[in-house]
Amino acid sequence: MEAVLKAIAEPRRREILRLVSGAELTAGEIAASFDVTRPAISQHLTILRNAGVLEERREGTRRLYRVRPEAFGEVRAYLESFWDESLLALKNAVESDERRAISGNPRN
Amino acid sequence: MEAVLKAIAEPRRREILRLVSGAELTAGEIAASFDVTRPAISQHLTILRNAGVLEERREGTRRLYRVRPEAFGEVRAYLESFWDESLLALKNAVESDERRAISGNPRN
DNA sequence: CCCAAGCGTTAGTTGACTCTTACGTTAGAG
DNA sequence: CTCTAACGTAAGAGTCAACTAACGCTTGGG
Repeated sequence: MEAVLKAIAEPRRREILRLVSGAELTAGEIAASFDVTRPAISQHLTILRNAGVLEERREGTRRLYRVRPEAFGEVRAYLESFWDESLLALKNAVESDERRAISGNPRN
Repeated sequence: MEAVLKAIAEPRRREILRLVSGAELTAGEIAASFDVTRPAISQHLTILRNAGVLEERREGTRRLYRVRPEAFGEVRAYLESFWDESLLALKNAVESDERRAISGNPRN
């Protein structure tokens, strides 16, 4: 999860993901969309690939990249855990309010 | 979204979130859980707060922190957009397969 | 008013990250 | 086999992020 978060925390890498999402593209096509040098994009692609966010497929001398949405599953679950936690905390707060209101008559 | 991603990409900040999730804690209590200095934690708390991930509440000389789960909404939507995109891409792939199979009889 | 508790802020250092330039590698054309 | 296209990799420079040490700022107690 660490690698995925670090990967998508970078603005340029998010742009790459946006490009590749929807269409498999070659490294060259991706690099052509930016004003930085090709090696810079290549390094970003390596980071995204190592994080499992991008998948590489070789075709002759070209390398095609596509997004691997499953890679986001862990992060999604992590974020949702905070949502669940906040619901639980709210529930606990309400119950202790009730205990205080009823005063000495806790549920359970 | 950038700030939120940068904030949660840091391991120590995720530990802080895990601590604070479920119980409102003071800066001192949080700092006591780590082996780094208190100012370091204070800086992390500032970053989390500026990202909107943490909310600060003052009580006398103490400062209490709690998680703000709404802050994750944008990131969640972003991640889910990749899921949707991949479904769309799959759908398009299937349809073009059909077009190729039926051969000159495209749907619509 | 004076002091201590509880924090945040600043300055400076170290390590990590992003970029460019230069070079290495592999696949296919001729 | 040689050449070129399409890449990745390595080395170095500049920038940013995380930490420590030292200091400053409030709040409440005596």
